[in-house]
Amino acid sequence: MSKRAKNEGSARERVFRTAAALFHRHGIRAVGVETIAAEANTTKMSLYRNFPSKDELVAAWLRDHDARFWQSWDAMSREYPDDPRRQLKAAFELLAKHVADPKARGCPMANAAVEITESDHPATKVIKVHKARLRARLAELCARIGVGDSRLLADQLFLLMEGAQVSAQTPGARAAAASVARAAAVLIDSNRFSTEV
Amino acid sequence: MSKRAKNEGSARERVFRTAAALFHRHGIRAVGVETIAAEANTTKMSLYRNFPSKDELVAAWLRDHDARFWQSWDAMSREYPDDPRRQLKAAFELLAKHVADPKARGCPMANAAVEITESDHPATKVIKVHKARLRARLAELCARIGVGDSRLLADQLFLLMEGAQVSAQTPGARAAAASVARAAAVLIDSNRFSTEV
DNA sequence: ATGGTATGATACCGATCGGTAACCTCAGCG
DNA sequence: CGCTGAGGTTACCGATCGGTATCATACCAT
Repeated sequence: MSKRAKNEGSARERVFRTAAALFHRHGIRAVGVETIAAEANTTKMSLYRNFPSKDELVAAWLRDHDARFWQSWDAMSREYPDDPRRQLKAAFELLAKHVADPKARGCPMANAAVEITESDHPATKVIKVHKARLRARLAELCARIGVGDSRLLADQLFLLMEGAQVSAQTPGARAAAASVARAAAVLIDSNRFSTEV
Repeated sequence: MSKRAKNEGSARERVFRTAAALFHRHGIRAVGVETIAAEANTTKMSLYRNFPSKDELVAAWLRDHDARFWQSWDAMSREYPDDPRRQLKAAFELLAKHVADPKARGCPMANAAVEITESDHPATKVIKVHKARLRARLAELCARIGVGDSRLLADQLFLLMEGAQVSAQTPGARAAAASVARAAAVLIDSNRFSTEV
């Protein structure tokens, strides 16, 4: 039963888990603290005993997402330690699989950036660091592949990733996300040719 | 003076113009009807005399954006009526220029899709039709170019467009958007080679 | 038993949310 | 002149927002 699942763990864990799910599904501003508490089978007080504010809860959620993201990224990298090309391919295959889910709701970071425009919001820095790091990691892989301008190719691949994520949740655009892996392959291969000449 | 500009036109026009600017800059849910009215130098009553609800105002804003979007798209197409390749190039150059603005806040449609998850919201259909049409128009251009799989290339270009828009407003990702035009060129050219062989 | 710790329950706070009713002003136009 | 329609003004509605205070309960370790 889902009732069971919702009551598993401490109040903190339930609040956190529930908040993550609701923020992701419905957006940050669309979800009130009262709703989170109720859905987590607890009360607002337990939320505020464990998190200083809703804004900090949002930031904590994104920090958690960041950690999990790099965890699975690193796990994937470790499978092909000496093959950056395959790492890149694996990353896009993982993305493609994730984006194929009809319930996909895009990247929590990018979505949060749409809703949060205040530069002093605690989540803003989390978003910034996450995306900068993703671009850097992509550039690192591209450099190891040995392309001419690794930053350029990395940013192009980055755009594909972001485009696939946002399209996956946009009505009328969902099907387009399926082409992300092939597009990445084209960009990567085309860069190889240009440097091998 | 901006005070002057804000008082130009009817109350309806001021409300509409102000709402469009505020929704775009700060997001839909972050902006209340009272704020819109005040910023438009009028009151809530004038807003509700001209628009049945906030949701409908949002939908009207997106419909207006859709109209303007295709207006400038068609104007651009008319400059190179028999050169679909140049039309495509021009579209990406326009996008690149728009996205280079440090104040860029992405695509109103895609952003709205992040905030609005209700399938019965009046804006949802507007978003869906807009994005579906964009994909169709891209596919049409790709077909006229004469690539093998015009839908595939169109979706890949679509992902680049969406990626550039969303990145332009994401902290830590802004710089990546600058590579969108070159990425598009690579995808297009690579497709040409594959069919000319 | 005792004292901390975590949690639940309930009531409350001021502010804001989207939306409405009633009234008044004023310009345009016959 | 009087009518009409647009718009400004104010007050209000119930609901919800994020956040807090208070009190009771239950468990766990010493």
